[in-house]
Amino acid sequence: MTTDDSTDAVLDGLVRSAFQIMGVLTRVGAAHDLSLTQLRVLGILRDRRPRMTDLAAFLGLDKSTMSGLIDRAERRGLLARDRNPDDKRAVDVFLTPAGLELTQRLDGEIRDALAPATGRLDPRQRRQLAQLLEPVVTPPLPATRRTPAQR
Amino acid sequence: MTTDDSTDAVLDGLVRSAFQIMGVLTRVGAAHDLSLTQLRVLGILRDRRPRMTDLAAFLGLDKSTMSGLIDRAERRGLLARDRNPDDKRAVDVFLTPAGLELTQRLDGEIRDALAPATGRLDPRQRRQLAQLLEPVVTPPLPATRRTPAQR
DNA sequence: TATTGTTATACTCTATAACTATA
DNA sequence: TATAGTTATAGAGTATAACAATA
Repeated sequence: MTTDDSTDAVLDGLVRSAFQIMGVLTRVGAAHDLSLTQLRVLGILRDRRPRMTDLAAFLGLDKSTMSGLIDRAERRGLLARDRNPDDKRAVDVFLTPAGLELTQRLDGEIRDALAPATGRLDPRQRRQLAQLLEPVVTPPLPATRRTPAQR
Repeated sequence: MTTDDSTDAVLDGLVRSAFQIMGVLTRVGAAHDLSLTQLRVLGILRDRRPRMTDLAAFLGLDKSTMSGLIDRAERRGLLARDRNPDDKRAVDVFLTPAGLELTQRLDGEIRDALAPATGRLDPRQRRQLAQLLEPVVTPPLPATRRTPAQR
C-alpha cells in the first residue's frame, strides 16, 4: 500500500542522485585530504561562528566526535577555537583565512565537478528541477524537539 | 563563467537533497547497526552475485576495504563467500536468506522514511521530478578506462 | 608476469563513559 | 544540578604495502 509507480521512480532517482552527489563531494574532498564531514564543517563555518555544541547538533554528531574533527582541522590551520566571552564553558569555532580560501576553492571545484551532470539539462529544465526539489528538501516542521523519545 | 542562476539553484537543491537522503539512509541503517556502506553492499547483492573485485570497483573502494566490510557482514550471517569455480582466485559474494530478508525490510523502511518528503509532491510532479533526475543521474560514458592517469 | 584476495598497519570517523570547568 | 567541552577507549571504515595462490 506504500507503493505507486510515481513514488518508486522518484525515490529511485533521488537515492541514485544522492549517491552520485556524495561521490563527487567525496572525491573533491579527498583530493584535498578532507572527508565528507570535514567538507561539511568548512561549509557551515563559511558564514557562521558556532560553538562546539551547535556544530555537533547541526551535523548530528556527538560532541566528543566534534572535538576530534575540530582538533584535526585546527592542526591543519583551517579553523580556530576561541573561548566564548559570554559563557566561559563554551568554545566558538571559526575559519582562518586559509580555511576560508580553501572553502572557496572547494566550492568552485564542486561546482565544476557537477557541471557535466547538471549540464545535461537546459536552463528551463534546471529551473524546473530546482523548483521540484524545493518541497522535497524543505523540512515539514522547523526541527521542533528532535529527541530520541520521538522515535 | 561557470555561474548562472539556474545552475546555482539546481546545484543547491541537488546537494541539499543528497544530504537529506543520506541522513535518512544513515538513520535507517544505524537502527539496524549498518553503515551506509554496508547498506549499499546489501542493496547491490539483492540481485547480483559479484566477486570481491567487482564489488570494490562498484563501490569505488579498495579490495582490502572490501575484505573488512565483507568479513563483518559475513560474521553477522548477512552474506557469505564462495570460491568461484571458474577462476579459483576469485571469491563470489551473495546474500544469505537472513541477509535478503533484512535487505527487503530495509527497503520498506527507507521507502517509509522518505515518504514524507516525496509526499509533498503530487503524482504528476513526482513523475516530472523522476524524469528530470534521469539525465542528471545517467553517466555520460559507460565508465570507460577510469584510471588515475586520467586525473 | 599479472590478477585476486587477505593480512598487517595506520589514520579518520564515530559513540560511550568519565572527567573538569562553568553556569 | 545541569551544561559545555575534552579525553580515554573501542570499533568501523578507509587506504597502502606486502604477501600467497592462481591464471
